Amino acid sequence: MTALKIASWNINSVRARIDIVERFLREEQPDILCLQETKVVNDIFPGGIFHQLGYTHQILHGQRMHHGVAIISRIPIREDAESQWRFDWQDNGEARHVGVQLDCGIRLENVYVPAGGDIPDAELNPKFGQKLAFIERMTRWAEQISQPTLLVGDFNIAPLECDVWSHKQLLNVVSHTPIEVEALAGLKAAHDWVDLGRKFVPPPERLYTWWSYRAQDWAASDRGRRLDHMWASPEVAKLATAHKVHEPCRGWLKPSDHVPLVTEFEV
DNA sequence: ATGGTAGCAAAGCTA
Repeated sequence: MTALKIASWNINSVRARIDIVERFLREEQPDILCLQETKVVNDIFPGGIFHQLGYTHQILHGQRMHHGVAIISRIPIREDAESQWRFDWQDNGEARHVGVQLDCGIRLENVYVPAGGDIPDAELNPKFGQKLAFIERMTRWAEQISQPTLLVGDFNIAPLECDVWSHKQLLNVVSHTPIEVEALAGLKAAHDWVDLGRKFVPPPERLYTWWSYRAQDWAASDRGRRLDHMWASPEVAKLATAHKVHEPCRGWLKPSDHVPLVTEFEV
């Protein structure tokens, strides 16, 4: 048995955030870091800094301006047939997924689900329909999974009442609407996924991973939501030994509005 | 009831 530590973080621009990513890697020492919203094309991804820190394996899927995902690792990670490992679940070319194979036999999938716009109505707001379609395509994919898998990333949905600061006030706010929660439940059932956040921090305990930039004092108002998740195949979930949400990162200089999730495994 | 902030990249889009 060897220890394996995997982190996931919506970084909201890896270039603007390079100092705090470096601090996080030095302090937390994950073996693998999955990033979402890197906001950079592959050519100018700041890979040299990560390489110096020992993260010599880097699988990038970036694009200009928005979105973008990456997996950086200090242990080997492998891509197989490239198209197989970069799903386009929105069918519009946006860079929102990258997946790799680990030597221990686990498949690691890093996803950035679209936010879905402001209006929770697919007729009035096409982005909301695209978000639901994305989850639907993920569900079809999940039904066919044949390997032990860890699915991590920014799902942009907070499913439980204790995943948001006010269930009542967010019922009609995109990220916590019943239609999104139902779609996410369908995805969860499609592979019998284990929600590692709630395995380690059971309801009704408060658990958030995101706080808006628009609050005057994010910590004082604490109007958070749990938008980021780590879901494991049942056999992978059994290997998990610890899990945490790094809330202090929200208070670091020039923070992301999301904080990192970290899970430790014995594989 | 509204607007509040942030990054990219060069005005508005996405979040």
